[in-house]
Parts: sequence; structure tokens; C-alpha cells
Amino acid sequence: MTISDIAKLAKVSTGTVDRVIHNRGGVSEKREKIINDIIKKNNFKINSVASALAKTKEYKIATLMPTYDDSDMFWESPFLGVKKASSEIKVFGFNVINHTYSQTDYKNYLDSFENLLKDKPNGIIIVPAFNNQTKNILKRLDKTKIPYIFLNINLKGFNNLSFVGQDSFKSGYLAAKLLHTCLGENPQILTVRIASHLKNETILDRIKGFDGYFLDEQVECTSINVIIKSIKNKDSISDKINYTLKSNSKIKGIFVPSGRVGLISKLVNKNNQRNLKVIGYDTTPKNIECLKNNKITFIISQKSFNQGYESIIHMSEFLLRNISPKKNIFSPIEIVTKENFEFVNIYKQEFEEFYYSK
Amino acid sequence: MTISDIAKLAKVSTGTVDRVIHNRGGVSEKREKIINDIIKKNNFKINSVASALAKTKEYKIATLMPTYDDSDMFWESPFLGVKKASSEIKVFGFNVINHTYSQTDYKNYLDSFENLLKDKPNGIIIVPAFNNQTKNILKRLDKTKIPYIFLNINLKGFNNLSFVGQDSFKSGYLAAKLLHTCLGENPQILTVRIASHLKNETILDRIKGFDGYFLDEQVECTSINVIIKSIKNKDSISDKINYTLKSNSKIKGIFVPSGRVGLISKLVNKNNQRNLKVIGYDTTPKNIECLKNNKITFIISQKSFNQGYESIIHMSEFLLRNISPKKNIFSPIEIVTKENFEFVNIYKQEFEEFYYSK
DNA sequence: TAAAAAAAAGTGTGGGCACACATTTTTTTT
DNA sequence: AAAAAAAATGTGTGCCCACACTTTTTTTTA
Repeated sequence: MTISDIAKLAKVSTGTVDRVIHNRGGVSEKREKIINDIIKKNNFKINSVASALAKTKEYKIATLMPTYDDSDMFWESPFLGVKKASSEIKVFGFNVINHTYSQTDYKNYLDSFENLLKDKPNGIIIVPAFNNQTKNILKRLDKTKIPYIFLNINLKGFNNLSFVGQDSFKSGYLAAKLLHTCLGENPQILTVRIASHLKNETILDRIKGFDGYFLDEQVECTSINVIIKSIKNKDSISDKINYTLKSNSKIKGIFVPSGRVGLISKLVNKNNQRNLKVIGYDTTPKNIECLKNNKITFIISQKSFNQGYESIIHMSEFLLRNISPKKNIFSPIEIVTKENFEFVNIYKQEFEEFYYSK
Repeated sequence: MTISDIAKLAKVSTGTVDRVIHNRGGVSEKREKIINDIIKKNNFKINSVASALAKTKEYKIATLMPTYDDSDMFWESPFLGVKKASSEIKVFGFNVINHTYSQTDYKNYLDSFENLLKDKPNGIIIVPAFNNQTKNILKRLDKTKIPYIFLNINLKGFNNLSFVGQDSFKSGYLAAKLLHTCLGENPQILTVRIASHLKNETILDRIKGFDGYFLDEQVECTSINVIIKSIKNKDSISDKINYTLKSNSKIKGIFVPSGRVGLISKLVNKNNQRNLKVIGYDTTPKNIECLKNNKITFIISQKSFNQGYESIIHMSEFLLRNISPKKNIFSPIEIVTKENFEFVNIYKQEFEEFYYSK
């Protein structure tokens, strides 16, 4: 069943059928109905391959994501996901242009955004750090009607087409459940937070979820909070954590609501380990290493590779086929341990091999 | 960069370039080298969309999988994965024909296989139950040189193109780790096995992995085995399990190395629950229900939807582009709890909505 | 060396659709 | 009622490649 088959059945030309299929207008109501009926009756679906081939329109998608380096590789993963999707949709006329910014420099964030706009993209994928700056930025986007998708970080109250990322509350909830299951009733848990994260919505939501679990379950959990001023001074962190552990011998679990769990877990002294259960986020190389060394018990993964991938794919579907994605596209909340980590990033691994071998 | 661009650069016709690209032969060595060099130099990749459109060849892929019904929905999931892949590759000229058999009837298995052969498929996806019968079947396939992929069950010593499924040993290993983490040192665990599974390689491997963990970790684990004769007589199962639990008050965990964990968990009497940790396999509707009711603590998922999907995709890539898949394509070993189950089957859920709404 | 056979290279059509442009039909204006 | 404008519909080319068929070139045979 092809467009020309439909045209014959409806006794019109293929051009008219084309107009109906793509809602291009300029077709009489009478004919439109006839054609639509025939399409439905025969369950006609456009041949996406031929359609892709015939399309001449070019699309630009721009991304704006944080940089990554040896000290924090987190953002490599979504970036690779973006790259994978880019290579797949290139054949449909998509050109994906990646921009980056430093997470500690909001001016750089704004500059990168200006550069991004110069590309005149048809759609934007953005990791919206810096709540306030983002507001001004996105006001302008709303005016120009360029659609944008939030990747990984979910700010509320914007006209983003979609959010691709984890339900942070529920992932914190799960972290609590795991520690509760391991530690038994009335657990005592050390929560380690970083000062620079104190306004980070994602991390705040995780903590809310963590607390929410114990509230819901009516479990008396003694939670001791330690706040790290800066991650640079490791001695000071180590002192703080080990002092707390020493003076609270009943602490049997550590919760780090960020990807810094590897760093923290490494700083726990041997004599304080006493079979501690440590849980944190993100399967960065450093964290995986700690998982292997039994310094971390559970890592919660948000499959950030897939997040990058999906954000691009959904944008392309929106631009190409006018399919609106769901407002929230939630990533899995994966539990990663020493025993299963090798299987969790298979797609990422495969693409990595391909990408870095070029 | 298109084929005709390459042709111009090499001062030959597009036909000759086509022959080189597809190794069709009939090109002089001299020219072949010139063309290949130009292809490499320009990093030319065939336009897969145009290629797909121009291909006229039709392929048939046949599948042979167990049936499913209300009492055991497990095989619905890979079936839906197969269906999803089928709908995606239809446009490339693939026709996927599904055959099923009863898991308790090897004659039916053989009959279905005969029917399958009548389709004259170009490739076969098979869930190889019945070790002995499978041997005879596959000898014939090897003669006809029809490639076949094992789905979910991995038999050794065959010429299968690939195996798509879980590393069962490691998934058992993980199950042990989880119980160990929850129960602390010297755990006492009840393992519940079904008589009809006693020769099931998958389940045997899971148990090997389970035992292997405690050996590796040098943990003294007291494991009590209960073997269920038949899953039909629930009273008898209940008696057996509850008697064992009552007389071994130190048992704090139950390990069910199969998808029957929901059934088993339901039969544990209230007075025997004493905060038992229950772990088993497969996210069937029944098991998910028990997860919600706190009767099951952890389910290990093998993402069987993805298994079905991937088996088809890899076969199509092999037939279409002659890309050989890896011998073992391992599925993730996912840990599913009450708190994250809603996020683990997202792709399956989406396809279900689409599939059953038709 | 001419004819025959084999190898190498070239040509052209079709696959299904998108989209610009051309033509026909209907409606509005004067 | 004719002319002009607007709406509706039709036509044809190009997107890039696969593959069958044709033509040219080279090699073999007698």
C-alpha cells in the first residue's frame, strides 16, 4: 500500500493525498474525508524510508551541556548518548551541534548560550544549571518558538517540550529502602553533602525522597548530616567524616546523594569501615572502581547515556514527524552493584568502542 | 558524498563502485584498489535509507518460542519485544513469522519446528527447550545453513550465530550478594526449587552462581533446599515451606531461582514472615504484585522484552548487512524493588500500549 | 589474426515519497 | 457574464541506491 495506491482508490492525484497526510491544507473537506477514510480502512502507514529519502529539509539541533574532565567524568556519558543519536539521525538531515559550559561559571553558561543561538537551531537540548540565569535565557527561546528539552536537570515552570531524566525523589526513596533493607530496624545513617550542592534541585529532591521513605514506613532512622565545604581539601573531609563515624559507632550506612560517593568512600578510614553500607549515585569510572573495591555497596544509576540519546531522538521525532514527547520521560532507577555493573552500560560501552576508535 | 561522487573521483561508473562496496566481484584489482582508497579517504558510508529503499530482496525470519497464559505470562514479554522489532524492520523487507510450543510437550516442540521450516525462513530465532530434541533439530539447520540465534536459553555446543540472554551464573551470584548484604554474616537461606526445573540449565546455573558467591566470599551460609513436586497442589507446597520455616527459625531469606517466586511468596504464612527477605526472578505481573505487597523483596529481571527485540534486530543486521553479532549478547541483570519497578519496563510498557490498542 | 568466450565496466529503471510548479476548477468581483 | 482572484488539484523531478541488463574491453582459442 503506497501513496499512489491511496490516490487511485480515492480517484485523486498523489499530491492531494500527500497534502492530506501532512496536513498541508488546501484540500476540500469532501476529498479530505474520502482520503482519510481510505487511509484508515487500509491501515496505511507512510513508508518512513522513502519519506526520509525524499525529504530535503535540513534540521539543526543544538545541545548545551556541562563539560567533563578527569576529576568528574559524569557528563561524558550523556554526551556520548547524544553522539550516538546524532550519528543515527544524520541520514534524516539532522545536524547536531554541541556546546558546553563550566558548571561553576554562570557567565560561561550564558556565553555558550549566545554562541548556540548563532547556529539558529531548530531545537535545543539543554542541561539547565543556574536556575536564575536559565529564566532569562528561556524567555527568549519562548519568543522565538524554538522548542527545548531539559536534559537530566528538571526545572519547573518552563515551557520545555519535555524533561528527560530521573525522578529524583523516587531515586532517593529507593536509596533509603536499600539501606533500610540492609541495616534493619532503626538504622543510623550518615548523609554526606557538598556545600556547592545545597541549592541543587536534583540533590535536594533525592534527600526529600530519602527522608520520605522513612516517614512513609514509620521507621525511626537516625540520620546524621555532614556538609563538606569544598571537595578540594581532602584532609578536611576525611577528618570530618572519620570523626563523625568514630563518635557515632552505631552508624552503619552512608548516603551520598551525589556522584561524589566515590571520593567520600575512599576517605573512610579502615578502622571505621566496620561493614558499612555505602550508597550513592552515578556509574562514573571512579565510582565503579570503588564498587569493585567494596567501598561502595550500591550505586544508583540514572542511565545518563540513554538520557542523552533519548533527548535527541525525541527532539528529532518532534521536528520530523511532529510527535510531541511526554512531558516527563523518566529514566530507569537502576541499582548497580559489584556483581552486575558490567552489564548495566552495555549500549554505552559499545558506542564508546566505536566512537573512540575513530 | 554519494556513490556517484565516488564514481566521478575514481573515473568509473556507479555500477563499478556498487560492485566494490558490496563485494559483488567482477572488478579489476587495479580499479578496486582505487575505489577502495577513495572510499576510505572520504570516509564514505552508504546511505542506509536510500539503500533500504532500493533493496528488493525479501527476508523471512521465523521464531520458535514457548506459549504463555494467565498462569505464566513470562513469554509474553520476549514475544512483544519480537513484535516491536518486527514492526521496525518490516520496511526493510523483513517478514517475521512466529511459532509457539508448549513447554511441557516436546512433541509439540518438534511439530512446531516442522511447521516453521515450511516457511523457508532465512533466519531463525529459537528458545531451545528440550536439550535432546534440540540436537536433532539443529543438525538439520546446520546442513541447510540457515542461521539461528538462541533466545533466553543458552545451550552449549551448537553452531548458533549468537545467544541473547542473561549470564545465569552471575545473576545467581548477584542474588546471593543481595541476600548476604541484607542478612549479614552467616545467613540461613531457604532455596525453593521446582521438580520440573531440575534439569533446566538456566536455573541450575543460577544456583551454581548463588553457591559460588558464598564460596568466593568464604561466608558460611546455611542453605536449606526444598523441592516442590508440582506447582499444582498449593496446599502441599504451603505445608512444605511453612513447616521448614517453622522448624528453622533462623531462616531469614528465601531464594527462588525461577519465575515462580510470586507463587511461593504468597504461600508463606503470616506468622512465618518475620521480616523475611525473598528474592526471585522475572517481572511477571504476578511477581510485580507480590513486590508491591512486600512479599518479595527483590526481583532479578533479565529484560526479556529487550531479549526478544535484540534477537530479531541482530538477525536482521546479519542478513541485511552481513554483520555477525557477538557470540554472547548478555542482558542486564537488573535489580527490581517495590520502589523502582515502575521504571524498569518502560519500553515494554510503551509498546504494549501501542500493540494492544490495535 | 579473426572469432569466440570471459571479464570488466557502463546504463537505466524502479523503489515511495516530498515538494515546487503547473493546471484546472470554483468563487468573487465588477 | 466576463475577468480576476482564490482554492483545489495534478504533474514531474529528485532523493540515493540496487540490480538487471547492455556494451565495451580483454583474454583465450583455433
